[in-house]
Amino acid sequence: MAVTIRDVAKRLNLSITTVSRALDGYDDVAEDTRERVRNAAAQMGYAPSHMARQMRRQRADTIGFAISLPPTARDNTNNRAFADPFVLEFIAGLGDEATQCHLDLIVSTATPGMEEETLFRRWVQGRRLDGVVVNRLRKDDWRVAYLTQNRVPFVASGHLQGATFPFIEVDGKSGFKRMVQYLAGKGHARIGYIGGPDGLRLQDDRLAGYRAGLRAAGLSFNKAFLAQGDMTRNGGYAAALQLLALPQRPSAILCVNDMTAIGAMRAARERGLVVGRDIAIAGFDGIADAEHTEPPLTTLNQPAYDIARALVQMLAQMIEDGRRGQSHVPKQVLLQPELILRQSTEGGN
Amino acid sequence: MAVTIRDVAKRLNLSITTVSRALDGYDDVAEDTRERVRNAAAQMGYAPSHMARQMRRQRADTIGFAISLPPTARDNTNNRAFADPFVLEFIAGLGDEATQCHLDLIVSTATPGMEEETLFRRWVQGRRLDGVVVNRLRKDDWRVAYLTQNRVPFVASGHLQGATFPFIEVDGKSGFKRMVQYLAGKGHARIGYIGGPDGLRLQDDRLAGYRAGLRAAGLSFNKAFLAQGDMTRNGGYAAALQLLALPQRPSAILCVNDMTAIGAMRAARERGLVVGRDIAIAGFDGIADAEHTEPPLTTLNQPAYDIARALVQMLAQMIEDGRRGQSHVPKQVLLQPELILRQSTEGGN
DNA sequence: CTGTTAGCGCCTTCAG
DNA sequence: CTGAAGGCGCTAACAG
Repeated sequence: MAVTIRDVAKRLNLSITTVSRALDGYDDVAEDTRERVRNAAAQMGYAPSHMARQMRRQRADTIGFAISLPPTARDNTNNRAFADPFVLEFIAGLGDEATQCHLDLIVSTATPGMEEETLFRRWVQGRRLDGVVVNRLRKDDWRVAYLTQNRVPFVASGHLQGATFPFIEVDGKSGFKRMVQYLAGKGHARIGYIGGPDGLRLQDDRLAGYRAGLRAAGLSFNKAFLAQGDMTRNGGYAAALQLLALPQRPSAILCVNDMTAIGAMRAARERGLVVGRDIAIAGFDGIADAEHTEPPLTTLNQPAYDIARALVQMLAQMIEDGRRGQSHVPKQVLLQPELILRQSTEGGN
Repeated sequence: MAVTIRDVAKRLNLSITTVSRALDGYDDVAEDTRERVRNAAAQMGYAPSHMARQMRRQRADTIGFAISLPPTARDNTNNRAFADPFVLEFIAGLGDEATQCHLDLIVSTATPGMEEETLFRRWVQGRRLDGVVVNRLRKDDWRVAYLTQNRVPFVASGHLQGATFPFIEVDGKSGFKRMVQYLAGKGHARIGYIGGPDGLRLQDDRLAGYRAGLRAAGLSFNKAFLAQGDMTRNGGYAAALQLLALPQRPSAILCVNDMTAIGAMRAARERGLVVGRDIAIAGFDGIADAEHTEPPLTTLNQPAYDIARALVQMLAQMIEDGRRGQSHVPKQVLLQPELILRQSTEGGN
């Protein structure tokens, strides 16, 4: 058995209360008592039990991240959500800021055979969590409904119509509109689009941006130039092959995210096309890998790491307000993605 | 306040004991009582508090993963350990298997300003953890000493001389030896090596494999062909530039891992070399990205995901044995990495 | 300045 | 088959 506060108290002939307060830095403890306690604790290797403390304080000091996984994005052997560097960078941001706020981060990994939802419910109901970060919102997202109903504080990366919760959204519509206009300006008239799964909010958003861009450039929308991936490399690859097989293939392809674009580049290469000369390809996210592809990928950058950190701060504030019974004013932020031009969109018109 | 077992008991005029047992499936409860309890619980949205249960049972049902970070691999703004897909895949495996074993996984992210070690100690001392998975062992690893001393069960990815703990090791030495022999067989006489940070066990191992390979192929070891990276893309890039600037540059470069190799490929391209024709480059890990580089990367594959799952199982067993006071026989596994030949090592002799 | 008291929510003897 | 009692390790009122 590990050493408890009682052991320390006994050793010093003090009450456990005094030990507790000495260690927690209360000022109603004699300085030399505090010293003795500190020394004894250090020497005996005592550290307060996190569980007991949480229990007493009725807080978990833990937040959760519920990744949304499109079903096709996972196979039986591996959890592919983790394979997206964008998500990864996001998680790194969450973890870093959580640590700084003295919170733990639990990441939901829905394993094969265990529903994401089951797991999530268990967390919430078991009060393992003080709050949740949600990403990739779906159009009608059960997570939002569930969390709202159970009064669990949460913040979102992305937003929904009429959202009353805090969120940070990167403006995919405006981003892709600008991207299309840029490509049109370079002389592209046949611009294709590879999207993501249907239920996703961001899919609607980015697709709308694509169409708005076409309109703004005076280009007509061609349904045949639309393909659907699943936001993974392989999905992008398959979708691109489809577009490239058209009798009149697009001269430029926009992809819903960078992973899709990387898959699409591969498809183009296999068809004997040189990306950035015979065809233009662009993505969205600004993952580090996009710099290292051959050729480097044009993309819309969103600061995943910083967004994640900001979200955790917002969540921490929300939790704090909730504890004090204060009402929380949700902070809602809309960011513009930064257009990063690289060689993948050099030629191809 | 969330609904507790007392609320349920009160509602049904039962004791909390009975409710507890009914829900936990004990057989000394009348069937219809059980039914009533179940219904009430479901209706009231009761789920046992995880914290309280843990407290009572004196177990955290949580395992930790302590990533080892070479100092140069992190900068002030971002946690780069997460940027390595190999680590990622490993984490995915840990998470999946942990969930399956009804364990939570906490991943140590040492934030800027907070020492990895501090964090780690807090976990262990606060008994947040029932066990730990350790990776990238250092030659004289304080984590191993610390965990052993505190009697915290742990398993390692990789091993140390005379290890008494369970581990799974991928044989880097034999792997790189085979790789060098393969390259020598293709006519390469000037083979360079980009390693990782010095303190790492795997660095010794893989470097030894490189040297053994040279010996076996009758090639002499040339210190100038050795460069040091930090297992990141940027580290590989810088180290490769150095090797390529030599008056007699190597015709082939082995890299301690795939990320390093990807950086090296970039350096080669920038120097006007076509990888797979003017120069051969190979890595180690078998990350998914290695398939998608241009050209695809030759590498030694290690099944990160499966290793991680197996490690969690071993750890769970170890924890279980410990609870029962049984002695645990450490399982120690040595795997051979699989040589995957791709176009990055096609020519260049 | 220090100690006593009273739980946080649950599970597990031990008695009925 | 069910209930009462005790306590996991800690902290926060409230008394001295």
